[in-house]
Amino acid sequence: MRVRFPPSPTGALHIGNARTALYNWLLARGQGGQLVLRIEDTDRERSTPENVQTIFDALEWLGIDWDEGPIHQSANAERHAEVVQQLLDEGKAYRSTAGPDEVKAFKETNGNRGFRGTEEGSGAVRLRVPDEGATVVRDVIRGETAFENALLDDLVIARADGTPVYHLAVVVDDADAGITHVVRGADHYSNTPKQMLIQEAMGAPTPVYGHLPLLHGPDGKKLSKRHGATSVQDLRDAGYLPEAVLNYIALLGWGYDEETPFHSIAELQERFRLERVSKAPAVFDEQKLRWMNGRYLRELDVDELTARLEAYTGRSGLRDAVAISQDKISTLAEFWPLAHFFFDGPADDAAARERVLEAPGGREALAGARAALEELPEPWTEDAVQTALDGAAERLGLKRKQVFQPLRVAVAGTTVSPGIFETIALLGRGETLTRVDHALNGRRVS
RNA sequence: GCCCCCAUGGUGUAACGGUUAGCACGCGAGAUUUUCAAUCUCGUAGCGCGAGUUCGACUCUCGCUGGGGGUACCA
Repeated sequence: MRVRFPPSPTGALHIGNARTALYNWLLARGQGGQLVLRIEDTDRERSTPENVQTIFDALEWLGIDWDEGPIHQSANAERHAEVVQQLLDEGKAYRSTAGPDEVKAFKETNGNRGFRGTEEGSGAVRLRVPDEGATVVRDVIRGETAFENALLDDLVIARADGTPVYHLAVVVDDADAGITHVVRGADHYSNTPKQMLIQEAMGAPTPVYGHLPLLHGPDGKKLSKRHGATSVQDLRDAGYLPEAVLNYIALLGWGYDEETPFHSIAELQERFRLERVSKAPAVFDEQKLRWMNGRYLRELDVDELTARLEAYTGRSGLRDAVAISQDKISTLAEFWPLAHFFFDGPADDAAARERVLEAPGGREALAGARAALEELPEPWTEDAVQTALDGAAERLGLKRKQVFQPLRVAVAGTTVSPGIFETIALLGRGETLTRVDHALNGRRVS
């Protein structure tokens, strides 16, 4: 089995392309096949080396590798021209100057039948399509569909300037690379009979086809920029973990059984079956990805998560803060907003201060907490802090929450933080008291 | 216009000629609780419509509707 994956270098790896890549990869890896990477880079505008590199980066981030390639479509121009010439010589193709207008006119006078031109000796090269019979596409996912040849146009396989069009190029490249399985987006489904006709003309075997359902946004329309994250790069920047993204994307159009949503990479490779891929378009749901990401993130050990967060934020020395924040975040992006106050000092949230600190009894509670903490003998541990703060609440005759929230706002500057005991323990006595004093004095000054 | 494909709750899916139509996300409620989360429990919501076929259709057939794709000297 030889499978190939054809990304277009558009500057980002679209989630739909990532899924196509993933399914091809799972197919090859799960069945001991070879994966060939082919780059559709005939569009000079988009196919810059940077854009190609972007594809590589995204695939690497996801952990998707390949055995051969990349084959650059544009690098095979000579071979493509050779095939075109051969088809011409064999009379299976002809040159015609007919353009869209002629094609349209032909259809109007011929009851919508496919365009048939005549040899003119110049112009674009068109493949002769039979008038009889049908080309039947056998698709692992969609079953069989017969396309009547009479309805298909004599398709252009090379432009007047001799450059090949995509349909010819892929077919030639795939045939030369010995590709046996073509798994791609359903947007190519209707083009398949055309490509099969080219294969037939050049005597190449027909590969096994599998057309994946397209990906839609929440509004049911094709997934696009306005839906938010649409590329693997977007997801990485948003703080998602590659293993979660991979797992989630695998589930977009494919399900293993009635319950299992979590699959390791090895399990995916073993369990994935092209035949089980859904025929209906799937909607990319970031909420579910987020949930899944949280599950993966919480299962990481602290050192690993710290390493990822330090890479993500570009900071170091995060481990202690990470340890007490892990349960509260679902993406890497959520860490810094939650824990920056450890490093930056209290956040500047005037509303929170007003609401908690200046509420009736707020300052008294904070003063009480301060006293308890100041008296706390060494060692300054989480348990010791808890004992001291519980004691303070009891002494003041207040609910624990009434004491903890003012303290939280004093040290963190906001009402949301990791657990208060962990937070105070990590901050240390000196820093804690400094921040508390600052909060208590702030009012008097103004 | 023509050709083709698709259709289970808001979302991703499972099952199938006979089940109370399952699981997960989301959402709601409760438990827990120092905030926010996390966690646990319970709940919410679905077979697009209409004809057939059949003892029996979500499941098979046809039509309709809706959605999508293709129809380039784009890829």
